[in-house]
Amino acid sequence: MRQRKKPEIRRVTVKDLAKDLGMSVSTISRAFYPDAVIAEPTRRIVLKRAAELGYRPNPFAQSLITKRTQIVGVVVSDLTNPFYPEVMTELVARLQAVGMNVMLAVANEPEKTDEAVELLLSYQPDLLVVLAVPLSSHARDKCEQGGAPCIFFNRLSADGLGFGITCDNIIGGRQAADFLIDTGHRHLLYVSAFPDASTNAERLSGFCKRAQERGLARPIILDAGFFTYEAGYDAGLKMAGLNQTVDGVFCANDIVAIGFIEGIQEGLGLRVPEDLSVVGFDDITMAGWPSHKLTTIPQPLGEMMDATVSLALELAQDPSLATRTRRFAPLPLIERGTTRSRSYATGGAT
Amino acid sequence: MRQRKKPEIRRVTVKDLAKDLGMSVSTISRAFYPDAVIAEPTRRIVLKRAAELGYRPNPFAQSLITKRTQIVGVVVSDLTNPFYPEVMTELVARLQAVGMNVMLAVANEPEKTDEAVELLLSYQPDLLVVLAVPLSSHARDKCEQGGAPCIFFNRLSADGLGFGITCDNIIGGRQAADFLIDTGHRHLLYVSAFPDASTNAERLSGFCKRAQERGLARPIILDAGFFTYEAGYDAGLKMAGLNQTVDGVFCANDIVAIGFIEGIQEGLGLRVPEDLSVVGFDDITMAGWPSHKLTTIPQPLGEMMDATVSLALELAQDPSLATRTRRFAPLPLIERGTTRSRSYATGGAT
DNA sequence: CTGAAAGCGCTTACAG
DNA sequence: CTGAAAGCGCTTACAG
Repeated sequence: MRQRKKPEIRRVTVKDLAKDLGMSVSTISRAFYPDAVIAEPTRRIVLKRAAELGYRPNPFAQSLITKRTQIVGVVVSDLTNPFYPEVMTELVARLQAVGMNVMLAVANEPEKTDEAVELLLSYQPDLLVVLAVPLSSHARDKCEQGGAPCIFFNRLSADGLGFGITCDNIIGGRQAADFLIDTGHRHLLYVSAFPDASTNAERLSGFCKRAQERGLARPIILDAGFFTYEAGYDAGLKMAGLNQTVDGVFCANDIVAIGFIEGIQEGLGLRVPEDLSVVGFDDITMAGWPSHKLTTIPQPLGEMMDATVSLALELAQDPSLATRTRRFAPLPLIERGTTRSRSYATGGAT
Repeated sequence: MRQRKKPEIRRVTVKDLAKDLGMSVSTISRAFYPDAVIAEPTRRIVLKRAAELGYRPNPFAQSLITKRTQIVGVVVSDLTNPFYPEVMTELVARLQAVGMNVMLAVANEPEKTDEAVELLLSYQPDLLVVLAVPLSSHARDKCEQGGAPCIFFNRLSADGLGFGITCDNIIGGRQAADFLIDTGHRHLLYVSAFPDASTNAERLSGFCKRAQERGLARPIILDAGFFTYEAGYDAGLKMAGLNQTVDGVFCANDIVAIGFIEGIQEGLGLRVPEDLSVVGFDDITMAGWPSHKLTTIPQPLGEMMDATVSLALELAQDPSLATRTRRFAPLPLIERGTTRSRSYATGGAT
């Protein structure tokens, strides 16, 4: 039977290092702060010996005094939409790279969000990043009170407060409309996801407005209700009940589009793109797989993450920053296999 | 311009509560420890007032003394394999439910693993859960030294040390072989992923051994190298160079299987299951989608997570627990659309 | 530029 | 059962 050693691990502390070096603890401490007043040679000696002894300042003791924790709380709901794992890993990696640590809270069920936030808040994160969760305004208040500003990523908070980093989804919706119309589609439909999400609302309105601007009827709206494969699939099935021609579909996002396509294929025997074209949004990895070949509009994720990280850094310095939201234009549509040009007799179709 | 209030947020502390209640800080503190010696009525009063004032013990100050942090560090690599987001959300949710907090470290590149672990360790997590990352033995040692036992989830550490929670992949490999053989397949192939992963090695060996036990030739092994869609896809392409008949394929996991199938379909024009059957492993959500209809062997995730959480709880109590690894039998194979029965002339095939 | 001292918000022997 | 005191590992005015 394998036995682990007694875990009597004594971490090296400032005191140990001070004694070892014959200096005061104050000096040791200062060596770790670039702005502190300390002789350069002294600092070098301390840092060198610290590395040798494996000393690292205890972050708990530090934050007890500094009131800064270097912790960013990340709140996510279920990661069913592949967009989020992709974003999360990348975002966390970047945050780590600038020395911030991520405390994760999963709000599986909407009612648990408040609880998850509460838990996070007890660790006094310098800030919160909210991913794919509609935060109740109650929870928002708690954060403010807890001194932790919230950054909403890829979604604006319902009340428009807080910091927001998002893609310009209105432009996105317009792009989708323009592409479909340019390629000859005349009977448009929007598959709507979570109605309260700003992403959904904006894509919808951009799409519909643009279609009308260009002389088409207002697109039909089919309600999927959520940003999931299943919701898209069921929406596809609901196409059967529609008594109107549709030749071009824009879905709230990729995973909905993928579900939608499979729904109409399996349930209704429709073919994509032969019978109708479908455009998604996000450009998740699997959109490019041969099994999906989804035409879609990519989010400018690189820019969005850069903005998030630098905002995080700013906020860690100065939590009293005035709230602001930044929008980035989506990237140009990528044409794959779920769309194709159509032509109607002159005069348009009916 | 919206202006946020000066963030002069003073959290309620023991002292405040003590003064408010006319008690000593010791008493306040004790109220929060079920085992502490304190009069029940006193405790109730304290807890009630604490709730009213929104007091929560500061976890940093607490762990400075108790040396317990209630933090579990979770190390993941990229979450490209959809299996992991699914596991992670669920696991984190369960950990939260028992009062543990998750600090996340992403080790995007293998070389960054040590760094990620180091970062995590500075927060003195009670334990680490390692997901999908081959931890260097150096990093393992660091954890031991840091007093943080490691639980390897769905993977054993290379040296067999540490705590392990995994599916019995040898049995899994045998199940795959039995199914394929029972349905008439005679020319088997295994698509191998990351060679150093215990999951891969065990599935391979169970599969091959069982095939041989039942009188077949040793399955061919095709090297995909990684647990990714792309690796599977490329492996599929490599089938072109194979000068041997293959009728039944077992892939290291679902995402490899999905990539493999698309590779042979797109690149070689082979049809599944008409030309050959493919079996995966994990039963990720998309395996059930109409686009994939993947026959696969599900992992007993519920059991595995239960075991992880209860082990975590034990370890939080007593970090000196003797190391152990638990294996759970996979669930029965789910037959979907990527496999079908074959029959050969009596006497077997060549 | 460096050190001694106070204090961050807690817990826990130690008395009573 | 309760309180006063020491101390966890740090940082930061304050002197010098």
